[in-house]
Amino acid sequence: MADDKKLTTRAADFSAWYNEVVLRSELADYSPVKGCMVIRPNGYGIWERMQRALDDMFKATGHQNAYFPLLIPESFLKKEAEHVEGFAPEAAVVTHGGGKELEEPLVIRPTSETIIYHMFAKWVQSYRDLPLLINQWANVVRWEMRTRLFLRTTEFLWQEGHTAHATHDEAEEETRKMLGVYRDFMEGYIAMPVITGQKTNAEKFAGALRTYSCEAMMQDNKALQAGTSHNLGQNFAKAFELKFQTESGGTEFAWNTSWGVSTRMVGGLVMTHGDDNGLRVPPLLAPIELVIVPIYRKDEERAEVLEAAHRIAKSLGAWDRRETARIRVHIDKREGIKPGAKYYEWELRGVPLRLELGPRDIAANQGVLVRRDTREKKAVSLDTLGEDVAECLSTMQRDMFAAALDRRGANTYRDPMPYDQFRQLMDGQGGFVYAGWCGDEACEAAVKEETKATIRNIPDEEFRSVEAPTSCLKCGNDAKHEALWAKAY
RNA sequence: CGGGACGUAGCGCAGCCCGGUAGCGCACCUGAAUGGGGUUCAGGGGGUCGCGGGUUCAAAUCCCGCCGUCCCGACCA
Repeated sequence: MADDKKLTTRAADFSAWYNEVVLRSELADYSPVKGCMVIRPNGYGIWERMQRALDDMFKATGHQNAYFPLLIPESFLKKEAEHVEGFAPEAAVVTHGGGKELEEPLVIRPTSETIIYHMFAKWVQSYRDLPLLINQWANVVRWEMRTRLFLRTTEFLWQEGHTAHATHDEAEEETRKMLGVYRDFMEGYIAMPVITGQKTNAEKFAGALRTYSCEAMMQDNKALQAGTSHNLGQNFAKAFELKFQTESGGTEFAWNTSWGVSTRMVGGLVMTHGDDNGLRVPPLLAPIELVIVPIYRKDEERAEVLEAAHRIAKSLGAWDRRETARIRVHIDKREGIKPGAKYYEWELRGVPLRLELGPRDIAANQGVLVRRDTREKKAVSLDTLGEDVAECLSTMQRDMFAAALDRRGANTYRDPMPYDQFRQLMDGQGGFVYAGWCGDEACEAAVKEETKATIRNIPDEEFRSVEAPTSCLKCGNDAKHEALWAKAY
């Protein structure tokens, strides 16, 4: 039945649409263990490109990769009071090994602060050993009550940076620097605009002094926390005796930071750019940037068209699909599937560009180039194909960011808003509301209770309005903070 | 753990009320034709009807129990 092939539209049911896109575009599949996720090659290819770009950015800012164990002694988690309170409820614990009950249970890392700072304590003696700038690519496990593909899975892949510094100010600078790296990555690569800012105490990381986040708006007008950066102060240093000798001979606890982004970003990509035909992948993250769909009837035509397709792929620099290739090209040589069916399939998978190539084109020394984002078709000469494709890809990257930014702008409210109106908005179409907050956690909690909306963060300067909100969204008293309110994933 | 829905082929579902040889669409396999926006025809493979018990000559269908999944809430990158 033709209806079976159609996606649920985003407007009809955003959640159903999201799940269908993730499953049908072969980003991921459900695993036998509930809450876990199998990331398929198409999805992993995107994650791999994210990793590569971020890894370069981390190295450029002086960080080195290392690897720490999956299993952490339970006692480690308990050394920092806030930390254990935050993570104990969602810990997965190993109690048996080698056929025997273990003397001490081992926790599967929900995050690696404890084991990393335990090791840092051994490595750091002097101020000369600082700063220590480490990153780890790893999987972590958090036993969440409810999961969603990519957005909240029991096990997820991430990157966690951990650093140690001699002073608070240096740690703070690092925390902010890495938040900026995240913003640059998310906007530059995922083409997903984010609002950076500081988390409130209620929302900050368990054990941190301060937490900063990148908040993005999804197409259902809900916020996605896409990355966080924490200034941990000396909390973990004190718990793990991470001390160093200062230049003047005294002993001080080090100052730590940690920061992470995860496979959740793939979900953010889908919910930022997907449309009613499926996924749209920003060119910089697309495992395949251009798919060639050959069109032919007779065997002679088939030979001719495929020969031309291979020649084109080779000239675009992607003959063997190595990463050194200039443009990542795939030729869809499958037999027995009509071109139209192939178009739908590659659109569903989000490949940015498609080149339709048939006997008529070859006779005219051209191909038909189709953009995934606009579905716009144009005939291009095969002589200048490389330049045209490269230009088109970078245009798409920019256009996708601009479109996402426009959409966010249209659903962000900066004018003073009565609380009743806010409630209605959160009950209906949602969006980001920039409004004052008196600083009282009771107001924050009441808003959450009544509307499910929370303070996503206290936005940084660049997002703020010229005229700051003057009163608290909830109680109307004088505002101490300018806050970004929204319902979140 | 509270509220709702549902378990029948890989996926999506019908059949159940009113018991009588297991069905449909998609996908898959074979063959032929087709091929510039989801091809058509013909043939084919595939199911302990979630599990256990009961009623009955006979249970996917009726009854009891259990298990599981999904959605809504509490938790969260």
